[in-house]
Amino acid sequence: MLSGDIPPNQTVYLRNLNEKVKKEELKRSLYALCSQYGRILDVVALKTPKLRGQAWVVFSEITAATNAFRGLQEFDFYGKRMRVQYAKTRSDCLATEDGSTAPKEKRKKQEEKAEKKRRAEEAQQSGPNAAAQSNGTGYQASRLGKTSQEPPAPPNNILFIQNLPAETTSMMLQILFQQYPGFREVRMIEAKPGIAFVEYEDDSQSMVAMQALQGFKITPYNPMAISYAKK
DNA sequence: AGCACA
Repeated sequence: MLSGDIPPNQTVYLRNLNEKVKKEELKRSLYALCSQYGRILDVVALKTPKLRGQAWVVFSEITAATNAFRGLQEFDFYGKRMRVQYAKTRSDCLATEDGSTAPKEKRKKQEEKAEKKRRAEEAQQSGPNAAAQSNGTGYQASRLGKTSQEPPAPPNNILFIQNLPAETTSMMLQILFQQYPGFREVRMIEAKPGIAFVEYEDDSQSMVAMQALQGFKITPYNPMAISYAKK
């Protein structure tokens, strides 16, 4: 009745987003958050008066979009309750991949804009973010070139996160980790980019979060490596 | 609320 009139498709339309968040951070946070539901092909957000507070997240599969549609409804994101719908029209970034269609020949506004630059870099993005719910426990800290020979710290309530992309903010991590019960806080150290500490109330809760987010990619090329903090 | 592809 209300908004259910749009059939499921690969792109979710998000609204009621916090308009104070800068565009790049917004896109990265949405990428991180939405990656839980599947592989993301694109995130589009604009801050024009008409389009602020909204974003489109394009998934490689409709099923992933459907999971995001359900799972993120009313999700508290930067202090606002996200509303999720399906996009009304097909995302341009899907045009090249399904081979058949061309983007939009009937773009009413700004049709003489630059679209030659786009097709150059639109070739394809190779496969970073696999279905994230495969909870990739396959990522070892050793892949990071860690040369420490020390045994890993025993399980405790504080997680040690490595291999984060430099642009990671504590808010981005909070959005991810606070979804698991017992979450207390994220700590990052200015002088040490790429790592963070995430504290839970107890050991079993930190373990659940670790298993859920092990190997999770905030950006396509940085699977996070989670271990227990040394105390 | 607002549906684009800076």
